[in-house]
Amino acid sequence: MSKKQTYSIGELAREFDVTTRTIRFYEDQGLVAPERRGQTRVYTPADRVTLKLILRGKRLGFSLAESRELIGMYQPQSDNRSQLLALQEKIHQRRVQLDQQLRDIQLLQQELDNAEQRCLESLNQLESKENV
Amino acid sequence: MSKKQTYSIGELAREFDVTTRTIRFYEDQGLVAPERRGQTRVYTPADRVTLKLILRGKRLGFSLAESRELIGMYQPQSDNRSQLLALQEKIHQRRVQLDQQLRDIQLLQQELDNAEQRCLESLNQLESKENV
DNA sequence: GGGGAAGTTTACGTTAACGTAAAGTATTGG
DNA sequence: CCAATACTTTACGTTAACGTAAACTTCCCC
Repeated sequence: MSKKQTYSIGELAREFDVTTRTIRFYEDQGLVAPERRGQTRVYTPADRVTLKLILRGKRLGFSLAESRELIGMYQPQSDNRSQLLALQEKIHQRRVQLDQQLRDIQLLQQELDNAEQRCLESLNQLESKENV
Repeated sequence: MSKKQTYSIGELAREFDVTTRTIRFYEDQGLVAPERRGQTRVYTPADRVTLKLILRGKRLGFSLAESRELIGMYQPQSDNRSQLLALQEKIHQRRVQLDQQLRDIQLLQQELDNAEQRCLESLNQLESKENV
């Protein structure tokens, strides 16, 4: 009864709207490491999650190196004190950056509101002139 | 009494922590168009704001082309109806994307919280073992 | 058994966003 | 006067993140 859910490269490519080339490139970069059935790559749900994280990173403007680092943060895997402290610091730095991004987004949203407002006003002015 | 505040390329580079090469590159791409005093570029406060917007865009992962488009949105400059409607649509699309980014950030923040928590637990375990 | 459809490897090509170096001009302080 | 500092143009180099093409295998279907 073990759920042996797996995915082909094509399935994942379709689901995430990327090319298979892209997924293979991520493998080249050591971001995913699918098993093989013969030659063919076989992806596990864990691989799928990893892809999801990478693509979320992309939406936030992260490089693959940054995404790799972030993914690494989720599995501490370390009983080394200094490494844990370094990890803690990295987490802190990421949070600082995310906070900045959040502020940037809020400002931009505000500006879009204003731009839309001016846009609507221009449209209204056009309409009123047309109706003379 | 007119405030003739201007900036040199070096000043702006220092303020925004980029190289002068970068600023000249943005000019090449038509993002800023400083005046000249002889050969030398002279930047106005408006140019400075433009630079600020570009760099904020970079923090959000925007390409220069996207930032240019965004900056263009702030000056409607158009009495053309179809252009205004197109602008409205662009604004809408940006908002959709920003909403997605905002959700991505919130998820990531949550995950960083968890990662930090596990990090602290690992550190605590190390400490307790040391104190035997 | 021929031909799609989906998978594979290898490898060269491409774009964005600058970096970096060379060679020249203009101003300013000791 | 000359040397440092800040500016300029021109131009080739670099990195990330894939795109694209070629040539091959495997499987399935009618």
